[in-house]
Amino acid sequence: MSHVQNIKAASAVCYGRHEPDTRSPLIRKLEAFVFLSRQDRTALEQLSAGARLVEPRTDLQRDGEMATDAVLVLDGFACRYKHRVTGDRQILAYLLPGDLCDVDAPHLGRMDHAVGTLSTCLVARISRETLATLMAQQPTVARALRLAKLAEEATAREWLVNLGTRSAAERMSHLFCELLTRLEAVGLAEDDGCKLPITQLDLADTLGLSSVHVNRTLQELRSRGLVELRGRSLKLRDLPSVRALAEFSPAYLRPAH
Amino acid sequence: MSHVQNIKAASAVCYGRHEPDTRSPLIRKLEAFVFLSRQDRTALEQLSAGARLVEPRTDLQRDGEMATDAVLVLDGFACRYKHRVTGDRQILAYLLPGDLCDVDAPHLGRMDHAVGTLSTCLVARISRETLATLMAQQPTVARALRLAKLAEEATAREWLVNLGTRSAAERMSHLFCELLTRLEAVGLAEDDGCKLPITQLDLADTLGLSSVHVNRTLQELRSRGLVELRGRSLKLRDLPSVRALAEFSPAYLRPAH
DNA sequence: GTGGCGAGCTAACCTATGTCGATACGAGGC
DNA sequence: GCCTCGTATCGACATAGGTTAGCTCGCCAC
Repeated sequence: MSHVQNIKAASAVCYGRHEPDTRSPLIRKLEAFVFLSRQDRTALEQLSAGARLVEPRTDLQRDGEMATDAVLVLDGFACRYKHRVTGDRQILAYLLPGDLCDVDAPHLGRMDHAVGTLSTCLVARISRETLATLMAQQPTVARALRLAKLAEEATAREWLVNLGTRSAAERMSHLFCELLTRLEAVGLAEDDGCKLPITQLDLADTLGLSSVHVNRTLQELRSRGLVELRGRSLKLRDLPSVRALAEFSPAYLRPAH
Repeated sequence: MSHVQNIKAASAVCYGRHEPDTRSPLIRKLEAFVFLSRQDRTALEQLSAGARLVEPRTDLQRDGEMATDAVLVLDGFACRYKHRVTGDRQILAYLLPGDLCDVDAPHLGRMDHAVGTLSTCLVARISRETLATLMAQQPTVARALRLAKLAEEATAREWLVNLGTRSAAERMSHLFCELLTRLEAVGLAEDDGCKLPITQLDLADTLGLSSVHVNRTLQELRSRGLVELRGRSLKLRDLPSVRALAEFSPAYLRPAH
């Protein structure tokens, strides 16, 4: 089965067949922040038009180039990242289905980091004109996007705490809790588990660890009965314990609540 | 000499006596981004009214509370930080003279981190009404503040790279380069040196290291002839080498340039 | 089928950094 | 001038995590 088919199957599961909720992930996400009118939703639906499948490990915005338009992820995992001249990579943020990134690209000059896919992704590019019109005509949507941005900033702060103060197992648990919570919000998680279409090397570059140590830590969490990661699917076997280990509290993902 | 007198003396040195440039640090900072009209500058000057001296290690905004107004630092070092339940502290960002923080406090609900002084600081609190009026009446200032915010976000990304991928010596060098560059922009650095009114423990909590290791690293940098930190003043003895070690490039501090 | 390749996994060894405990030093309070 | 307390500093030791080098397995191309 090809990547493309994989993705289509996954989407089918998420958006329609088993799930009565047919809202797009972007709308689901924003409706966690604000109440959207029918027009708001219609306007948002239109952003998905022209979405395209993108191969894994493909840049969506290159470091150092002008940011032209915003990127909307509809399926798959993407990330912001930076490369050091040594070749090291640090992942700065995950872009999950429903995430609309670089809303204020227009202000921006050159990108100070890159954006790229981790897995195969379904993404739509939104021109700055489209975005400007949307923000002007649907103030509620504009407000929701601002709140989403605040959540992104709060997440960056959590990551700083993660990298600066937590042990490997704690860091990893925290990341898993965060991803699970965010995916739940867009209907892509159930039963304390979700798809995690990324490699251990990606995890390493997220957590500031070596891939060997990511592996070790994963085994440790598994043997403690906390977390299982097999194939590309993640399951938190003992959510309360994982949360406690990570000192995870989801409040930062819901600003102004 | 008391703290208060120390600060007053420092301010005198910076703003007037030896320096022909009498602009406030906020105006200096923003003028690096945009051209300010006379009215813009007058409006900004008024923000400093009612500034007060605050003791070191005093919270300006507490974690978990509603953010009421914005905080403008006129002198001294403050920071954003978070405490873990273990007691560990992670410093998330430095607030230097000229920094106006939480411009969009109004959107915010509860703070997800705290803001506090590191040294004695001269700070002004700006109510959200004052801020709203300013942003509405001086669009150029509003634009400059948005750019400053972008720089803050870019800085957070750099810090993630720092904590995630760099060694102790590299991290510390990077931080020093950043602080020097930012202080230069507001006229508080000269000759590759500046005041650094913080303890090694503060540095440790910034860099995700133990204070013992901060000390060791400092010695190493000193013995290599790169950096000297004595008393509360920092000197980069060999700026090119320090920059190279840190892979520091100041571009991220000047978005849209 | 075979070969190649990326990802996961393991083991052995190494080192950067943390921890603990003691000492030294400098500034402010009395 | 002495005491105290927060810092800075130092040495000895412990350990989390890095590095290197394999080996395996599943998937895809040919």
